[in-house]
Amino acid sequence: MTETARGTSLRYGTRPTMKDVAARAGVGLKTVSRVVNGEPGVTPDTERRVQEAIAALGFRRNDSARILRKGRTASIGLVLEDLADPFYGPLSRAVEEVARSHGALLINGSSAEDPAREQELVLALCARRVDGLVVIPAGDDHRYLEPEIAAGVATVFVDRPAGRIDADVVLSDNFGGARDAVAHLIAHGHRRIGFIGDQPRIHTAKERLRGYRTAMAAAGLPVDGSWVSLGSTAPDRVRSAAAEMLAAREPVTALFAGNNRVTVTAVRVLRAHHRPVALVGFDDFELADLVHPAITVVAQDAAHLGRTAAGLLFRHLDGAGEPPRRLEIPTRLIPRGSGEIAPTDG
Amino acid sequence: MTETARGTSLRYGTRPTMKDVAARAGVGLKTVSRVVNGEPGVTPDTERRVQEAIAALGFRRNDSARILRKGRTASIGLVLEDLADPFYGPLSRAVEEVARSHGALLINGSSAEDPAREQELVLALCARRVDGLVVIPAGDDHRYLEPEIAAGVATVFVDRPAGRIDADVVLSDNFGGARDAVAHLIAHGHRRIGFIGDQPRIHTAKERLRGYRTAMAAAGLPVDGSWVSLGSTAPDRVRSAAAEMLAAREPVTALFAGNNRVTVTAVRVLRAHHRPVALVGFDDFELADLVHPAITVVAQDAAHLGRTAAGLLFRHLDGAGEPPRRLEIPTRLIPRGSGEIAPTDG
DNA sequence: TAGCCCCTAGACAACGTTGTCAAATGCCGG
DNA sequence: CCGGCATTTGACAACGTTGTCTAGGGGCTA
Repeated sequence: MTETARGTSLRYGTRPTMKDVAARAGVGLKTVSRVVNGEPGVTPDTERRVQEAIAALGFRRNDSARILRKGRTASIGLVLEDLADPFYGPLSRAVEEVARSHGALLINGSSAEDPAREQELVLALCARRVDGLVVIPAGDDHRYLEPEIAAGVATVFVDRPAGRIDADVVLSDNFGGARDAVAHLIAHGHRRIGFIGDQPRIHTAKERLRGYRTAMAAAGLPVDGSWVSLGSTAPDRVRSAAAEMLAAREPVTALFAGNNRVTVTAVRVLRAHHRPVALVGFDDFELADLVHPAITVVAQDAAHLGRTAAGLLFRHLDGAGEPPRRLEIPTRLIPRGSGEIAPTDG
Repeated sequence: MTETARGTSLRYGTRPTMKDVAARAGVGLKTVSRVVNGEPGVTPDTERRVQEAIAALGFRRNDSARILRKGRTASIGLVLEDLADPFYGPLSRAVEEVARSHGALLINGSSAEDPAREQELVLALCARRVDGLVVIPAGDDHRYLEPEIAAGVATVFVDRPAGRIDADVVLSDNFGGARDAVAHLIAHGHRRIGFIGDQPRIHTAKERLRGYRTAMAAAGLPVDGSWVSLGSTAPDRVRSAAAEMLAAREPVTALFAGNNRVTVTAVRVLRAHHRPVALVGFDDFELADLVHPAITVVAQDAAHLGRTAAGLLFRHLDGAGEPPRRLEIPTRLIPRGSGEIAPTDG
């Protein structure tokens, strides 16, 4: 009773195929396919024989071949800045949940804020023929995606709009959130308010700055050039920017931090400062209420962003031929203490 | 000058193939393949014509077909508990970096601590023919992976060992870290120390408990049954467990928290408590030093775990036929204040 | 019992790429 | 001017799956 090596036992590095299963079960190739895919038209007895062969050989369908044949991959890609950033974890998770509920797998990659790497990743995902893409853009020119979108790759941008192409985008209300935050500080009596934000080429940074200026203007307050500092969110840069604003002859009495990394550094700086300074941060973070004083923030709902974007994506994949849309997710001001500190004039 | 629809312009949902490129460039199929893959043996003039056709058609190689033909997918899978957990973000990112440096893509999924979902995800990844897997196991029986491993899917477990199969695993020194944490509390005078940990079926929870017991025993201290509470890390459960230990007739004077979620809840509970209680947590978290008192922790290096695991994976993929190994990454006690509070006896 | 239909099952082509091999071309030396 | 060699190029099969189409067998009706 000798048998060929293939089709009877597992040889390291060689995987059984439907052909092997068919040979072992004594049926045709297509019958195995039917059983594997739960298609009708197979008698219980045949099905049992096939199932046994599958189990015995440890067969697993090769999805590459399936994808090649069917054209759909049941997978979507997510390109974001940095998975290690606490803002993106929940977003990614939310996208994954939606994908899962549609039977799709999520492939993701980090662009590290590098436009070239973003493009490289996106195109690698397209080469894998993902059905759709959720992109948190690092670059500001996405024309390289035109052939992909034309070829039917559903694409949704999140957190920042696409550059130079017309595509779906899901954003937080950065402008409104920032305006509310600064208005909140003004309502508590502040007149000299500093803003430390991210690099101005980033859309969210620009919008938040616009919100800051709008709130100040609405209250009839002037904005001194030294109160605004945009740039890297590296702790050193933020630290010196904050120090400068606080050491001026007429120092700011409140700070509005442009994102969670800035907020955290600002907390450290203010802790060491001799006079209480109010602080409102954009982005919530897990322990904001444990710090003393607890940090008042403008919270954006990362999971909501992700869910919305993925939802939009699958609506496209399910055939809705809607034109590109721009959705805005509202933000929420959460007063916790640090934003309600009264101005202390020197 | 009419041309066929395919091969001249983009029709929605139809992607050009090498055949189309070849037709447009007036060359053979294989020549296109050579150009796309940068293989030698193509004259500059031919190459230019092919490149032009590629650009004109917006051609992108179909990696599904390539994978089917070549057998290798240049992608690895990562299955973890929850991407939204701050511990896993950096781990995932580290794995991705290593994958990237080897030219591989990372596909990941969250198991949500559900063994069935873990298996489902892992097998889906195997069906995609990932070259390797990094798994943070939720279940405790991984025999379902045997055919895959036999078929050559390199597999490395992280954070917790595999169940019932022999496979590579990269762990933190949970036992040693916990022992050190508790010894630290004992050194500061504590004799009644509570331990609140994760569900006992989880390997890390067991190891940390073992470390706790070992440190207590080494100091000749008894352990009252009411001082140990294992179970869900949901805030409610942790809150009531802590409350019970603190309300006893002889209350604990220090708490050792079994992971970051427990620590955070413990901080909230202790903040509301009338008497200072020392606290050491397993897992560092970003703002541990901003809380007052700053939280003393046993830090595990998630990125280091990820890098090590991925490194091991690629060593296997690059052909090293080493037997399964078990690597332990040391932990580090970081005293910040909360763990140095002296016992206050009631 | 013939005729029909339904149900199960398998043969075959196709998906888009790459490896193999052979043909065609051009160049060299004799 | 011819044989031989190197270089460029293309025809063809194969990867493992699924869609289509057809064959065969069994049961039903007339």
